[in-house]
Amino acid sequence: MRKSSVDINGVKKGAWSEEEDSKLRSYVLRYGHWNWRLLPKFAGLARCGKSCRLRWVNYLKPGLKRGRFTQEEEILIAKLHRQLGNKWSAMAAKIPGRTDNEIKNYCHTHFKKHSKKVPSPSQITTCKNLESSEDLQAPGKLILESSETLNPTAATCDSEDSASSSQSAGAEEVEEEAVVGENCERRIEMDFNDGFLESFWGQPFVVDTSYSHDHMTYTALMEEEAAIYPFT
DNA sequence: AAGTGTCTCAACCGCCGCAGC
DNA sequence: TGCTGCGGCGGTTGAGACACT
Repeated sequence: MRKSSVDINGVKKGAWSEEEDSKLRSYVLRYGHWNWRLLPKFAGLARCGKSCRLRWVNYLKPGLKRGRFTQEEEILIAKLHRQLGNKWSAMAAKIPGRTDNEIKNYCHTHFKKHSKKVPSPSQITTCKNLESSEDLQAPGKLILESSETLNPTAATCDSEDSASSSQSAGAEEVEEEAVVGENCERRIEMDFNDGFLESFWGQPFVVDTSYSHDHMTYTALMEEEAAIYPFT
């Protein structure tokens, strides 16, 4: 949270007070946000329009959820990120009650957390797609193989407890198995590693056109996820 | 108990696209 | 057709909370 301050134009910045929240909320609920630039003047706020808009969209708007993301939401975010890239607002539109800012923060947090495991370029490995037929024949196992041509961030698929030793791979092919745990958290971790971070780094990314955004509602997305992640 | 590192959340900044003129 | 103002978006940063040593 930033400390409140007033700039040379008398525009207040930083953390919002209860009184300011109250003023903004009551004004927008009553009159709507017909013009964000003029709104603060009419609402009696010493803020810039952008600040008011951001406060409303990210905090005061009715229907917003607070607190941590649920497992379902985390899975959905991972999936949407693979499809949409860093289009936080588009992602937020498909997750009821969540703002682009929240999703962005969440993704950045996970990116930072996972990026610590990125090996040197000579140690690049990648994850084979879990949905491949081979993997389907061996459920619960994640095969890692070396490749110098692939995105290094994909190597974060080696989870902290099992596959870090795969980083010693040189030119010759190395295969290792990382046992995938049964718990949800681990699966979510896998989901982030297997594609999420890859797309995070690889902007611009290729959108999966086999997927129809227009008709994909939150429910439908979750149903689709349930087929892939039947653990819920 | 104190110091340090990490996480989380909220807010700001700058850029871009679009509509109106 | 170019200019301007506005809203919206994504990236970044600041600071408190929390965990760890």
